[in-house]
Amino acid sequence: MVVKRRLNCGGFDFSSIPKAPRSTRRKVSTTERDDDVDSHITAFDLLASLAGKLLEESESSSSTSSTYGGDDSQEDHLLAGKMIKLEQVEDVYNNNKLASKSPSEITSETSLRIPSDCVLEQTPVSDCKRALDLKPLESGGITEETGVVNVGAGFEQGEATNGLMITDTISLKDPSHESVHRDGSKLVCRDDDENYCKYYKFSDKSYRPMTRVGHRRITKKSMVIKYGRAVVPRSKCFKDTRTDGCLKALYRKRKLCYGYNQWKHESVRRKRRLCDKGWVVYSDGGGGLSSESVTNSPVKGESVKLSIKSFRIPELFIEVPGTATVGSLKRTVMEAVTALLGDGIRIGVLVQGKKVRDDKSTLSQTGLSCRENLDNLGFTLEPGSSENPVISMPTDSTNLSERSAASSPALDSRSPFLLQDAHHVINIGTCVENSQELVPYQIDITADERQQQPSSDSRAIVPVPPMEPDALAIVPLKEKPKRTELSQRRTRRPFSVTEVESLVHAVEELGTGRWRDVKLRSFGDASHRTYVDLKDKWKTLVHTASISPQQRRGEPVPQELLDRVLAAHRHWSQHQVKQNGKHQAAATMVVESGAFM
DNA sequence: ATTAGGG
DNA sequence: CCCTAAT
Repeated sequence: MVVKRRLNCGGFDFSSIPKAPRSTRRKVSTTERDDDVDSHITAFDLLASLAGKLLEESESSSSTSSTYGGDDSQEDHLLAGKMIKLEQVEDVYNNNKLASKSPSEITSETSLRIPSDCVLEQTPVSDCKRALDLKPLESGGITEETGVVNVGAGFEQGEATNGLMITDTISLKDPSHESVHRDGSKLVCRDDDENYCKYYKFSDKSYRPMTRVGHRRITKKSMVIKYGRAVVPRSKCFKDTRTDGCLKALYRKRKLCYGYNQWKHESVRRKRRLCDKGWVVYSDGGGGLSSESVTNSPVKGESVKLSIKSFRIPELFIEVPGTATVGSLKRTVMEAVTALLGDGIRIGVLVQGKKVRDDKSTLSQTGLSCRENLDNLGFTLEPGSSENPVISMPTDSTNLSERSAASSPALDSRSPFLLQDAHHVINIGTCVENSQELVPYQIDITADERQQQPSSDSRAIVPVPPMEPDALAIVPLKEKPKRTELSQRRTRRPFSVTEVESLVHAVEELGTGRWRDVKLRSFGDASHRTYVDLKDKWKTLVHTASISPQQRRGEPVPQELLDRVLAAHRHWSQHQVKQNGKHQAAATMVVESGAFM
């Protein structure tokens, strides 16, 4: 019936509509895109794996809800460089079983803070020693302050949501002098240098279940993973990249706080493990390097050597239904990060916190000729593709064991990228069905813009204090208020000639003021073309027909169609005028519309 | 929910 | 395509 109607009303074959993959907001060439994607694959795997593990753990934890023992043996899974916060809140309104439980059973909330400047890095087993030598944990290299683990369990106020969130935060430089204040929803840390940061506690505002994401719907058991970012890299630490058990530890811990000693012990234990696994996660910030992303080697003469080690993942916001599989979640995260990076990025160079725009100036001229100054060198990752990609990212995971590669692929240690600036929001509803429709959203904020407005962000996860002189490659988090996680721009789906023909035909008959009817007539139930879309398309068609063929872009529309567009446009415009003039529109319409019959 | 128009 | 205002 529907098909028949469609055929009768325009003859458009909807099955022929190509389903292009969701594109991102910015344009980028295919070649650039592919390269980037490939080069970052391992990073994505890591993140995806992490998310998968978290989900896994959260689910198992949910089933055994209220048992949170203090098993130290379970503590050894911490996520380096991140503030981890887990929320597992069942929707008591929709789950009778849980509703009968006490609040504390229903909800658990865990907050774990660890040095945020840690970076995820892939390191061959043989490199473990080197990595470990960077800063012995036992010597106090760990920022014990940020090593504090806060575990709270209680009934969250407000809506109950089953959420899971990971957020990395600012790190502090000298842990031994830091103090932590837990003040309701935020934690304020301050060191002797009055450098401070605040940790906002997300648990206080549990995530509300999303009621709508496009035409997708989030169920009561939606999972939320929020991945923020570190801002002030400083300290050094080592952590196991393995995430299995990370949540386990979190959920089984009921203590409100872990002290430094415990943290240190865990770190030590973890350090060993990472060697076994061949993976290491650490930051290189505390070793006299002001930029976490840059490691410089002694400069000989004019040459400047540096390697960028850290790989910072910008914030990701992902929502998937609780019924989603771990695999789908992984895929989702993968796509999110892939889209993030694959969309093209630019590298910005910061010297002493200031962006260097002149690509032609030499490093010496920029003041990067000596080692000390290299400390002030930083890189930023900016939206948009680079005309001349400066760096190629080696992808080498051949030395990974299969298990490692499958469970927790790590980043290539030579990964020269530092993701800082890009802010991406991804929403996934029913991810299985719509996984191909993921649309990453990137806020087009340049590093410069952020620097101009360092800390004005109402939605900032981590309010950023004034930048330190040596806090390089650091850009305050800034978000635009609009376009939250609830909405993603739809994939651009260029109208085919067939569609245009169908549209023109319908408009010829119905006019330009009845887009709903036009839609129904020309596109039937095709959900991807709304009447607004058709209205917009008509607008562009009129414009296209009005300009010279040389100025037109995209798939050429036959001139014959464009002529019809203009004719119909003139006609219905005139018709509208007559209507406004309160003339006998009906009679006129019949007469004039005959031209189209 | 639609329509109209700017972004 | 998105967003809004006005219906």
